[in-house]
Amino acid sequence: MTQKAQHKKAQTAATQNETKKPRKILPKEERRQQLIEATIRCIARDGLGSTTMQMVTKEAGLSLGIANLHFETKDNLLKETLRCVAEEYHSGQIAIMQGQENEDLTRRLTALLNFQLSQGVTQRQKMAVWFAYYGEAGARPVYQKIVSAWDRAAARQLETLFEAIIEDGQYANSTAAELAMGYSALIDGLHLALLVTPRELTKKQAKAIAKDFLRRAFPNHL
Amino acid sequence: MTQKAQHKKAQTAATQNETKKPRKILPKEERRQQLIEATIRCIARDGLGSTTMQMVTKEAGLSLGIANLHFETKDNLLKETLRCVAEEYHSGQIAIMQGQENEDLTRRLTALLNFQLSQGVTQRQKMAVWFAYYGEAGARPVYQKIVSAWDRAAARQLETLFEAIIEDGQYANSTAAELAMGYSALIDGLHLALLVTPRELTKKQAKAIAKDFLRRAFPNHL
DNA sequence: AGCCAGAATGAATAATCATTCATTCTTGGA
DNA sequence: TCCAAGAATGAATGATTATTCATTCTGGCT
Repeated sequence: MTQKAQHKKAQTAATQNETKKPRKILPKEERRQQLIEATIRCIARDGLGSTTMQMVTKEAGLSLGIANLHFETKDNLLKETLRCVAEEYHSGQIAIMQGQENEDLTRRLTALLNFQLSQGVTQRQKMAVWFAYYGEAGARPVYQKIVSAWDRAAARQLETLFEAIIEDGQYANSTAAELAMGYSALIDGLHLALLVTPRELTKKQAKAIAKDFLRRAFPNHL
Repeated sequence: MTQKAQHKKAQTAATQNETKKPRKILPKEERRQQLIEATIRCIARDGLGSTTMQMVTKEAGLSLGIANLHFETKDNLLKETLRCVAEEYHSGQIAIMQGQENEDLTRRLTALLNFQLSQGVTQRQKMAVWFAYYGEAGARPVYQKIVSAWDRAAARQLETLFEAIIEDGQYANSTAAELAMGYSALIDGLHLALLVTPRELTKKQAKAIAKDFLRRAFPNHL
């Protein structure tokens, strides 16, 4: 009872009947991705504010120290998680808009819309992370910087696409810049509604609403 | 130097040349409002996640214990702050939509738009609080509950208004429900853009974009 | 088989924060 | 003028958390 050598053995035996842990060693990049995905789940479930290192590492099925090993600090892990989600969304958009496939303007437009409201983009986890960071963006310039580079690029591409459509269809009501801002804002707002009040809006309805916007703007193309 | 009795006096004297504090006593309601406003400023400046009681009470120029005296817990203070901002926005909308003034549908519509993008609503502080809570809404049902009651009421009013306009103008393209959802999403998205990328969008442009949306939907009314 | 570079662990540390409450101060009314 | 009710204070408390690092373990290499 008072002998120290036996103490450790006793503890080990006690925990063994609960769970065993065959420690695995993996390449750095794999662990990083694993931790980022755990972080996304934690943020979606518990919010950015109350996500702790303990929760993230437990969610990943790893030990507490692992996050600091691969990301140095919690702040870094959060930044990288945002970067991961932002890149996925924005690079997907850009790929559609400047890809060689879909030469047809209408086809390109609908491909963009379908991507922006696709299952992959509109799953709760992703949108929750997205808006969690937006909520802190005002106070954390780092977050803004991560998103803004991609964001500006996508906005410019969209404006270019709209310009081409306007010229092609001889639409004269609004500028490409205004329409692009409006469309982007509409998509963001629909994402927010899908996240916060999913009962009031299905993904199918969201698509119909966005398509409606485009049809009114470019009636000859849709 | 090592005498303890003098230690406290020395500290007191040291702080006195900084600032003096004539303690004031005010009615409960006034203090509550004061604390809520300080909370709004803190959330806008530092984010919801890193807003502490110390920051809020210092921002209000009061002592640490005061918040627990008037709000019991930090959670309560945050809930009341959200309720305050949400009520201001939603009750403003509802007042316009069901008010006796502005019998004219077009006038009512533009009044709503002007309110939703007014200086009061679109000031950084308010929008920052708004989206900070949205960011946590997925994880905190309490926040959703606070907003959703008001939100549903406003959505229903808007739908009713749109129905009247559709009937009045014999528009047959879309349903009132879809248009209302789309318009609401657009306004939310514009608020987000004004908050996150104010360089890319002025309030005047935002108004023009929203008006454009309505003009396309209800051409005979605008 | 045996070794060791470095991946993984988690108890310990130090810092921060919400909350408490004994004490001080204010003010309206006697 | 003086007092008591209760508003306000802020040092102390206890809980939580990010981060560290001594130690353990793994798997590829000789």
